Amino acid sequence: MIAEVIVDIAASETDRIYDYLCDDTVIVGSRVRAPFGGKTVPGFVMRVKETSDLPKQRLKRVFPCPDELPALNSECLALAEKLTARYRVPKALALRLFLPSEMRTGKVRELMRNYAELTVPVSEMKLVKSAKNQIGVAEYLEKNGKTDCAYLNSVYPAGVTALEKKGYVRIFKEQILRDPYKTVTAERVARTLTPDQERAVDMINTDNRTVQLLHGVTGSGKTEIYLTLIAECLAQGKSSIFLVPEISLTPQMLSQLRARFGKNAAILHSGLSAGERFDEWWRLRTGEAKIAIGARSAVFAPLENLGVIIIDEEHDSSYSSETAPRYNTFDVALLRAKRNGCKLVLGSATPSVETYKRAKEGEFSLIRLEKRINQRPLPEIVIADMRREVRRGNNSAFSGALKEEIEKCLSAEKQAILFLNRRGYSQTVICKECGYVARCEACDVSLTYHRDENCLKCHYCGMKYNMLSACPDCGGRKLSYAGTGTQRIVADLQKLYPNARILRMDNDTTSGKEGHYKILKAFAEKKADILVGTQMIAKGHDFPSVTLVGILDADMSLHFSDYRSGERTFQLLTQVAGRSGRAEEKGKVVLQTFDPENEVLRFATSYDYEGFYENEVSLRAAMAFPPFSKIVRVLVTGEDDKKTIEALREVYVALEKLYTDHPEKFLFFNKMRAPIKRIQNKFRYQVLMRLSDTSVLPEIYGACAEARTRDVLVSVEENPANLS
DNA sequence: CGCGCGCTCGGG
DNA sequence: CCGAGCGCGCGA
Repeated sequence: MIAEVIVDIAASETDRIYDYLCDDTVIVGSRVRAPFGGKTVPGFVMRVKETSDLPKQRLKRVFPCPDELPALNSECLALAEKLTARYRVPKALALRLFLPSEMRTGKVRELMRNYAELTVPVSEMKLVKSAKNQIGVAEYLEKNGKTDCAYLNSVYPAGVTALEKKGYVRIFKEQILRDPYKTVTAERVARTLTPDQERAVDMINTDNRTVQLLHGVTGSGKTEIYLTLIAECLAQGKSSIFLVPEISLTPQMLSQLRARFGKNAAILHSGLSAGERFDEWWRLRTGEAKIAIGARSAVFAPLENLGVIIIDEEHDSSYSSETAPRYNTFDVALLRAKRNGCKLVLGSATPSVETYKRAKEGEFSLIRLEKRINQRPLPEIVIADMRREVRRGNNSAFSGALKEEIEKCLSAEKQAILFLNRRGYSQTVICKECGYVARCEACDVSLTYHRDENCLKCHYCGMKYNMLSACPDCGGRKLSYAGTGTQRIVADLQKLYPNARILRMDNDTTSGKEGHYKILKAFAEKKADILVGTQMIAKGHDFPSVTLVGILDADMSLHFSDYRSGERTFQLLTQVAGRSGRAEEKGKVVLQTFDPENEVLRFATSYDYEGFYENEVSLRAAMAFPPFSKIVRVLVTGEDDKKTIEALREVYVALEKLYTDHPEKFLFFNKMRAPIKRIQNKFRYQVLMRLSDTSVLPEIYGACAEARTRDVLVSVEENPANLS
């Protein structure tokens, strides 16, 4: 027999079918090891056939991998095919998405454990009375059946081996599955659905459209709807995929799922150890677990017979992949949903403009949950006009209104969260004499001062530099710190409130596997009064005694030169505001801005999503921005400036031809340096396009695949989340 | 005249 | 991607 094999090498040059000899037991989708160019590489069997076009003596033989099941089922193969066509990536790269990385590297294997069981009843054993451990083991085994040797040895040292020597017990190896979160225990709370929730479940089940958008304010009980849908699928023997933006930030979601579905739920995310991830994946592949929970990569979970796919916080930017293949989670989920004939449920309190538009136009079903489950009002948001503060001579980061609220909060022994989306102490260090700004040597950005480590850090490549004592240009000693970061907020707060206990949560304080969790846990246990943090505190944590949220600089994301800055600001503010007043106490939000008349901020303060959407969508229509067009960026990066420009030229020529051939499909077309000209020593250039008609996309991907070389990367981004 | 590195090519 | 094969540049 002949196997058509894709070798697992991520290069376009080797991205084709190679024929190998194989025996007739080889299955399509299974992994093999293939002799290739002097060494043996992993590969995947795409098809098997009787004959090859090549003479037999030129064929080599593959070694099958002894997996119980082929690693890839037919749906994976079909999906990989579509992804390679859509994103023009090598097949090997697309296939890799479906496997845990542990399976490819082969470093992790099944975990085997020694078990013991009796071969002879205790009554027939001849044991001396003093052999307490042997008797203990024998009695334990008779009572409990096969048992882990490690346990027996810990209680009755050496008992098992002695019994084995006598032939009374048999020791054998068996695979055990590692169980992440076995320590996570939560009482299963029997909850009945509210009428609104029941109606939503009903609508999802009866509507015949594939995509269902669940638009519900914070606390309207979307999670319970998801869990009900998953439970219904499970009852019908169907499987489910449940996607969340950042699973490491939502341990309480995991415990809920574990409590409700036990071993039927498998968790896939980067926080697991390699072995755990492998085992969780394997439980899904064998069908032992039927529910996959995880971040975007879990959309590739090896499940068959899907009953529902859920994407929670649909608007979250983490659903677009940052590395090749830059797939969009929604697109992949939709392909799978259609193939399995199941529903794709999107949930959000602040849906993306694109999704909401499609729902309003009837392409997706739109289900609204307007009431909060506990009937509690959303926290009141008050705007603090920072221009007035400056006029009054207050140049600190805190408005009078915010200080007043913090004091109230502290004296009432409640908790406060202050949000500032910038880490470090100060954004930049500037010489007051000559205007010199400290910059990274490898990137074209200014360095951020970190006071706790007394160093300058580059937030793009992570490089650390010693703090300057004088200006390297003019020798001046007057250095000023411009642009406040979280570290400075903590320092200033501590000065204002010497007795307050303050915690900081940002990229610098959350190192390690459980970094996030530790800080959140400390705060939840009221070991601090104020939590200062970046973006990452905005996600769905539940702190009942938080009654105040301060948004220190609401303008920061607003004035980004990006068509989505309004949308992102609205989403962020709504999310942050939702952290306040989760329990009985009414919450308050102070939003500080230099632009209090701004429409986006106005809509956010009144929780008016509909108003925000109408305003935003008419702006986008007027400007012909997405969803009324598609922005495509071709990014060309390389360490060698000359070679990078050469590749840019090549791709530009090809794209320009496309543009002159179909000018009506382009709203904008130009090449330029990227806003950040260099990151990690790589020069960056781009071709920016705005398309009114996406039929030229395949050609764009094609041109980029052509222009790619050994040392120049050419990537395509569709509606990129950031344009740095 | 020798090998050292840089580019090109092929791998079943 | 990675190694083999080969071409041209410098050093005793």
